[in-house]
Amino acid sequence: MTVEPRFDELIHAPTRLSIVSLLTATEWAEFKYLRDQVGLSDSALSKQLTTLEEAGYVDIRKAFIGKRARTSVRLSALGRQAFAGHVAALQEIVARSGLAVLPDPVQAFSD
Amino acid sequence: MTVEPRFDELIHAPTRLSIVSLLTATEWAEFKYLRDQVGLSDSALSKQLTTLEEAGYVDIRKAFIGKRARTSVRLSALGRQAFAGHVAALQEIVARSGLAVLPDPVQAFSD
DNA sequence: GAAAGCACTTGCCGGCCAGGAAAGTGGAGC
DNA sequence: GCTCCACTTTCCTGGCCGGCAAGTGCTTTC
Repeated sequence: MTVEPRFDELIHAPTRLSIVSLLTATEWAEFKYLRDQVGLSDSALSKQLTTLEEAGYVDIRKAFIGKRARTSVRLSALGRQAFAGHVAALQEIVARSGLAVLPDPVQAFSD
Repeated sequence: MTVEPRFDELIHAPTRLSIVSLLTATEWAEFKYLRDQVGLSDSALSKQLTTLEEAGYVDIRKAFIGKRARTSVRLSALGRQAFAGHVAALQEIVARSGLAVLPDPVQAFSD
């Protein structure tokens, strides 16, 4: 499966980039966990999640653990696709620059 | 030479990312050329270049071609380093996500 | 040699977005 | 009924970004 490169402004923004990349690594992630990982206030995270949800990039689940409400989030298929597309776009940019995108890059720089 | 990953907000912003990545591929680039490539107005580009220069990421040369002033820009050593560091930071983010950064990624996704 | 042109630069906006504080909401617990 | 919890929404502020328009310095043209 090939991912078509597509630079995604929504994902590119630093905070959302970190949220999304966190979500790629997990299944359902809890609100508080995310909040602490990205270092946002409740309100700020809530708004970012709403934005991502409106874009269809995340699924939000409100479950009751015991009797306490817990909100969890995961990337939707669309969200994963968008992230992969964005990464591909970044790779193109980097490739154009001549900087290798490999674990151990061969430096092409000299001055 | 290993590049230490360092997420660089200044470089991350989409317009500057495209400016910087263009510059990685060239030596001296001309003002008009950059302006057309990134699709900015003179003033917007001028301001971005000033920002990059103040950060020490670019060198700006005002030369006279014949008798006409021409401004050219190139990445400074610091700029290249910052770009490489930023790319490394992005790689870390991507690596954490389980998405391979290789030309033909092995998909780790399933639902 | 005054006026116009070129190649930017600077000043002055308006618009957008992001984040925090605080107030609001809805169920649980007492 | 009041409070707590777990968010959500509202309100506000501050920052950045881009375009337009005016300015600058030098050159060319009439």
